Order: sequence, then structure tokens, then C-alpha cells
Amino acid sequence: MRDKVKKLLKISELSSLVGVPKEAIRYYIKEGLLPRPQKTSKNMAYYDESFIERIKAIKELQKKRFLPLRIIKNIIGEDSGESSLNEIKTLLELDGKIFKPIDHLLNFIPLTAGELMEKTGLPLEELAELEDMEIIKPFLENGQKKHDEYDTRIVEAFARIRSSGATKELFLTQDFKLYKDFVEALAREEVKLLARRITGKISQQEALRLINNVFDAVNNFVNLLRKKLIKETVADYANKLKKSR
DNA sequence: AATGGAAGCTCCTCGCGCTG
DNA sequence: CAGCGCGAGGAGCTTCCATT
Repeated sequence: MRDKVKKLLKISELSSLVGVPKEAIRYYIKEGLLPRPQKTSKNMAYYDESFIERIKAIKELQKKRFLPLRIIKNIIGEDSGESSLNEIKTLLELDGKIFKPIDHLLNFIPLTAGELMEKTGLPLEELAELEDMEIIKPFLENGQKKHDEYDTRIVEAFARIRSSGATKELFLTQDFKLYKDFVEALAREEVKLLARRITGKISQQEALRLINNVFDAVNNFVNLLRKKLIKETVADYANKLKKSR
């Protein structure tokens, strides 16, 4: 291996290396997709090798994923490290393929809120509250709001919570935002961790198999841990109460 | 069908600064 | 001092899409 000193490039060199016109590179900088180069004088700027990977990533996201620059900026702007670009690529490869065995109802027909109410017995008012909290998110289909299979299953599960005793008199719909907030943060961290751990180590197929195999096991792990911690927390409060008397 | 606006460049001009 | 390469910045072009 040669020394890892980053080679500095002039815009013309960078341009011919990646096959993107220099004006376009400048445009990406202006739009915030690329960082500002090192300037050595008023009319001279140098670009390190990390620009090559970033520009290639921009072009790939444009050509293969048809993403607008605004979105690409959000994706690659999040963390600007070089390794995170590879992790983003890993996640893009998994996009749309993850949890295929769970989404087995390929011909699921999206439902309106009215149809969801009919199917689950949950009143429209509560459906609207779930939508306000972004626990369910309808999409537009010929100007009509429709819910996909995940929304439908979530509403079914919520209806089960209600019918099993957690009634409106005891718990507000908004009380369940607790779960959405926690699970959202958890999912974000899980995805980041997954990308970091598997990038460059296992193939896409192996990753998909791993996720499917491990998911239920982790759910069970979390379920048990949660029960244990609830039990311990109650015991903890009880102990404190005894001591204070 | 016409109009407007946004996105994503591309072209052009200007002035700076390095080299010979 | 001339010639050249360079970056900055703005005008303009093309395509797509939404609105009227």
C-alpha cells in the first residue's frame, strides 16, 4: 500500500476523472451537495479525493434511483464521512426488498378510512387521531386518501388493544404516541447500526436473509426485556415506598 | 392549449494571478 | 506585459409538471 496522503485535484482534473462538467460540479457545491473546496488563492481551488466518491454517488442516485438533487442532498448530506456513502449504498440496495415475506399480500387493495373503520370497528375519529400522530399515513390515489397493508394491520392491532380492555375511558389515543416516538427512534438507530455492521461484509441476499431470520428473535428479546423491566420498575417503586415509611 | 415555475444544468463574461 | 487557466456569478436553455 502506498501512503494514504489524499491527492488534491484541480476542478478540470476532477471533472475529467468523474466525467461531470466543471459547471455541474460548481452547481453541486452551490446547492450544498458537495462541500466547498480548499482555496489557495482567489481563483484557485483544490478538491480532495473524497469529491470523486461523492460525485459518483450523486450521479448513481440520479441515474439509477431517479432522485432529485434536493433528496440526494438530504441523503448524502446527513453524515459526510466517506464510509457512510458505502453504508447509504447498502441501504439503497435493501430498499424495497426488506421484509418481503412479511408483505406477502401482494394484491392487497388499499382501503379508505371508511373501509378501515368497517374492517376494524375503530371509529373514524380515532383513525383521524392516529393519522394526526403519523402512526398511520394515507397516500393519494386518484384524489382519494388510501391506506396500505401496514396501516391496515396497525389499525387492526390498535383495535385489538381497545377491545382487550384499554378503552377510550382509560387511555387517550394520544397516549399511544409514546410507542410511535420510541419505535421511530429505535428503527432509525437499528437501520444505522445494521448498515454499519454489514457494509462490505455480507452480500445483499445474505443481509436480507439475516434480517428476516433475526427480526422475530429480536422482537422476542425486546418483548421479554420489556416485561422484565416493567416488573423491575414496579418493584423499584414499591421498595422506595417501603423505605420512606 | 397556454402559461408559469421549478429543477438541473450549460454558456458566457469578467477579472484575477501565475508563468515566462 | 501577454497569455493562459482558473473561479465566480449571472443569464439562458431544456425538460417536466401543474395550473388555468
